[in-house]
Amino acid sequence: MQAHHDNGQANAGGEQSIMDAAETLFAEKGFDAVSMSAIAKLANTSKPNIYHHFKNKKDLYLAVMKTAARHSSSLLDALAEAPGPLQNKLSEFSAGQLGNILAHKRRTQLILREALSGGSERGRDIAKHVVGESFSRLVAMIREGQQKNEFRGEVDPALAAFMIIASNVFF
Amino acid sequence: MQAHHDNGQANAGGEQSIMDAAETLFAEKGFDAVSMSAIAKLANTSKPNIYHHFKNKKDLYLAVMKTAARHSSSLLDALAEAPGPLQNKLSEFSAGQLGNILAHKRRTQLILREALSGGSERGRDIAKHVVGESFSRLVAMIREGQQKNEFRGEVDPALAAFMIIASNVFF
DNA sequence: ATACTGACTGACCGACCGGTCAGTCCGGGC
DNA sequence: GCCCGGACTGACCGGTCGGTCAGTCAGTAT
Repeated sequence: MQAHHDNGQANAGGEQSIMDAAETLFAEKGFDAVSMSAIAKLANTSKPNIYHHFKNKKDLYLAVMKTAARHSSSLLDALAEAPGPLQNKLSEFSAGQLGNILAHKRRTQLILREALSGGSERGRDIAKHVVGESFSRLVAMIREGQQKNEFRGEVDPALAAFMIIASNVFF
Repeated sequence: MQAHHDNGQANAGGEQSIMDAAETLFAEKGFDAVSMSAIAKLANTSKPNIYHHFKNKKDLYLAVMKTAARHSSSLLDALAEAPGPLQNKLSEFSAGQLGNILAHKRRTQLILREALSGGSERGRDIAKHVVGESFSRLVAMIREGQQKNEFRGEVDPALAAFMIIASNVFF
C-alpha cells in the first residue's frame, strides 16, 4: 500500500518533514537539548538519512533559521510598504492582524531564542546573523519613526523590536 | 601562601564561586550547552567537588534560578510598596533606575531563557515555576493597573511583563 | 599522637551524543 | 537484461556527558 518499505503516519523522510520536525524541537527545547536521533524519530526517518540531506546539525539548524527569517522578512516587506504612519503599522503588526498570517509561534520562538544567546554560541552566531537581518530592519523602522517624532525617543529601538517580535510568542 | 594546595586567581571551590560560575555560563549558553566540567573549570575547582555541594546539575541550576528569582522578587517588593501611580513606578523600573540596582544582565537573561522554554523541558519546569512566581506578581500588578485605567487594556499583561523584564537585558 | 570530619581530587563508569560507513532498495535510462 | 544514482538504513565509531568512587589533605578536638 505504501511506496516501498514503510511509513509511520505522516510523510516520511523527506527534506521538508525533517525540517518541520527540527523546527518544532529546536523551538521547544533549544539547539543543544535536541538530538539528531530525536529529530529523526519525529520525522519518521533515520539519523543517517538526515545527514544525507544536511551536512551536519548546525547546517540543519541554519536551514531552519533561514526559513524562519525568510518568513519574518516577507512580513516586514508588507509592513514597510504599507501606507500610513509607522505607529499604526506597528500596532497592526503586534495586534497580530498581519502578524499571525505566517509568523507561527514556533518560528518566533526560534528567533527569540537566538536573540537571547547574544554574543557567544560557537557557530550559531551565523544563524544570529541571519535573524539579525530581519531584526535590524525592524530596528531601523522604529528608529526612523522616532526621528519623525511618531515615537517617544527614550525607548531603545532594539528593545522595542524585541517586544514586537515577542508579542507573537505570547499571542 | 595559599590556604592548603592551590588556587588559580579568584576564590576557589566554595559554594558561592560555583554558583557564580554556573550563573554566568547558564545565562550565556543555556542549561544544555553547559557542562559540569566547564563550570568546575571556571570556578577553579573540580567536578566532584560540585557534586559535593550540589546534588546534581538540575539542583545547581535550580539554586542559581532561586537566587535570580529572589533578587527580582525583592525588586518587585520595592516596586509594589512605592507610592504613586503604577505607570510611574513601571517606567521607573524599566528606565533602569530601580532596575539595575541588582538585576544584573546575567540574572535577567536567565529568567528570560526560562520563560521562553514555556511548557516542556523535563525537570526544569520546576525552575520555571520558581521564576513564575516573580513573573506572575508583575503580571498581576499590570492587570491591576489596567483595571484602574492607568494602562490601555488591549495589551496582554504577560507580554508587558516580559517586555519590562527584557528591558534589563538590552539595557 | 590519634581519630574524626568536611572540602576536595583523579580516575573511572555507562549512556548518549554527533557523525560515518557499508550496504539495501527502488525507479529510470539504455 | 543491466547498471546507475539517490533515498534510505542498521551497526558502529570516538568523544563527551552527567555522575560515582575511593581516597587525600587540613583543621580540630581529645
